Amino acid sequence: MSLVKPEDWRTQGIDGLEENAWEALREVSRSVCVTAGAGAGKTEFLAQKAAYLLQTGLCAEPQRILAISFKRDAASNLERRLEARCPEQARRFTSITFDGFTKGFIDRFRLAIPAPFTPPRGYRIGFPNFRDIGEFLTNRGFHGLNAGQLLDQVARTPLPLDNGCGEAVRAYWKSQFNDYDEAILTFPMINRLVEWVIRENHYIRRALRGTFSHVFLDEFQDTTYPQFDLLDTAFQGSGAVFTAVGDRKQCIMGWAGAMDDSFSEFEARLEARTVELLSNWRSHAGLVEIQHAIAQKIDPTTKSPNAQSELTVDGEVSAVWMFPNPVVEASGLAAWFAREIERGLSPQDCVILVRNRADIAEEQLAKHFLKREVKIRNVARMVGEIAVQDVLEEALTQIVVPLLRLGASNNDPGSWSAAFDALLRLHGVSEDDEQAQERLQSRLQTFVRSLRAQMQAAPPTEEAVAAMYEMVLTFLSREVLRNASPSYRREQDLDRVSDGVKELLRESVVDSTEWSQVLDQFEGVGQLPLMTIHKSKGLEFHTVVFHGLDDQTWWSLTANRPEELRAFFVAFTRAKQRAFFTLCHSRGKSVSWIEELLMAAGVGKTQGPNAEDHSSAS
DNA sequence: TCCCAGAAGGTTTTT
DNA sequence: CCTTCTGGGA
Repeated sequence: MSLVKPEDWRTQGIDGLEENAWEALREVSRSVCVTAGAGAGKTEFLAQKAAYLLQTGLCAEPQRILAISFKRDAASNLERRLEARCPEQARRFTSITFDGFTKGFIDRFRLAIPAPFTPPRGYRIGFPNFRDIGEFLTNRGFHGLNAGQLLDQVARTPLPLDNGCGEAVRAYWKSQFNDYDEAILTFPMINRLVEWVIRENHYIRRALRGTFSHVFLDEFQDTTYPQFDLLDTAFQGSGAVFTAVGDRKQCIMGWAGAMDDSFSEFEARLEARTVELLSNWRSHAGLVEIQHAIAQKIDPTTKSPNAQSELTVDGEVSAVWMFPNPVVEASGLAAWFAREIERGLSPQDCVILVRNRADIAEEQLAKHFLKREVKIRNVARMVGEIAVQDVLEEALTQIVVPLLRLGASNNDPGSWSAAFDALLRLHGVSEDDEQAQERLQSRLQTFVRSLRAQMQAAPPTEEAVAAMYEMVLTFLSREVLRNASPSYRREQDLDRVSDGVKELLRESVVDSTEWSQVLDQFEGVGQLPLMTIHKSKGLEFHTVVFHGLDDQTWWSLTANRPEELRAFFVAFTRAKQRAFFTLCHSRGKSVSWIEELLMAAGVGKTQGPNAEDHSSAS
């Protein structure tokens, strides 16, 4: 494979970068912290820098780039971009979530962890709830310590819990490991276990350092203390070059243990150079101006970004919509979306955002939207033990869906190549092994033929979809799936995902008369996503409607809670074209300081769209 | 034992 | 914002 000279390298798949981004991209001898506001193209920058390092050989074979994100969709988004920008080198790019990385580590090196901390093969992942921990503290007589403080101490105490460590922390670890076969580990615990192994086991540490010469961190303002320690132990002094991107104004994970000022900590520890990006590629100038007013409230020194995107809609781009009560609100919103969809807007490009309790909003809105034939997709809804949103990001889904699509249609070249590529990866067949490729191709042909026959013979029912799924799974082989993907290494992890896929497929049969409709339902084609602000972080939508900007629904949005204002900023900055906020008089009052901020930025407070009148408020 | 004032907690993620 | 808990005083 031929390498490109650094000075000849050009951006891949996009027109270009802003000047500062080039600076940060060409800095290869030392670590860089890239700070940039919403829509500055931080993820795209990482994809471009990865392509640059790989295609020029600055990151040379067999070394790899480790890209760590905090959210699953961010990790797969980055991976997809790299595959599109630089397919020939993408396999040297590992894009993974922090928790996925540490869990995979435990699953591989479990036995390298000394007793009594060796996780049993069947350990489970636990999500601590404060009530249980409060009970634990009372039962064990640990007074003067609440659940949050204990979890914080557990997260911050390195293994092996030596003399300086608090008794409560020791007792907590012991209780989590108490019934040895049933050990329940939380992610901070897993993080500590991994940090310990890397610190103590120089063989593993050397292997890790030898594998990754470059480390990328997406949204690094969300880094927690144990995560920071882990990166430090793993790479400090190894010569690995870090590229971290993030935005102080989008720190909304403090409650989950994110560091107070990860920015300065990283800058100092990595001796990094800081570069600031100044463009906004997401939103048009009108929205960017309002965003900047909010940004200045968060940080008065914020520089005004350059809007690079065009306004493409008529009418208002931002407003607070008032409704007398939740029913008028729900039917008004439903009617508004129905009209917009009729005019050509794709529901999938929009979002309804809430601060919390997406299930309650779903219950209030869904039936009114269904009357207008708009289906709301609550992406946080659980199917089995996995969220709808996560089902679609799974490697299993990405091979099952194209196979089922091939069964559902007679000619679908896109699905064919997706399925074939996934199969090649699954079986580890290399690009130049033509014989193996041909064998796989004919296996695929045979299978698709028989799947197609089965699907044509049976209309989509719950039983039929279960049978087709079973056929696909048998063709792929659980054994092969588990060997090919580190995250499916343990049977229970594959089962958890597989059960979720099966359940979502089963649900997707409702209202479908054709197999292709089942798959569209499954993937959310034509549905309007509903999610929390936290889930929306890192995503973008044509039109954003925030549901519930009142002092009851968002009770925590007060002037003395900066993290809530940042959450508001995150919500607002998801919008490419339009951002609306709803307010219900029967539900609560307007949050006055936010209202003043918006009014000063030129956002008006108007009567919300009406269920009947076609002319109002658009 | 009852009453009342003031404090504290709740929501949001991660395989 | 609203609900629940806590502690002091009668």
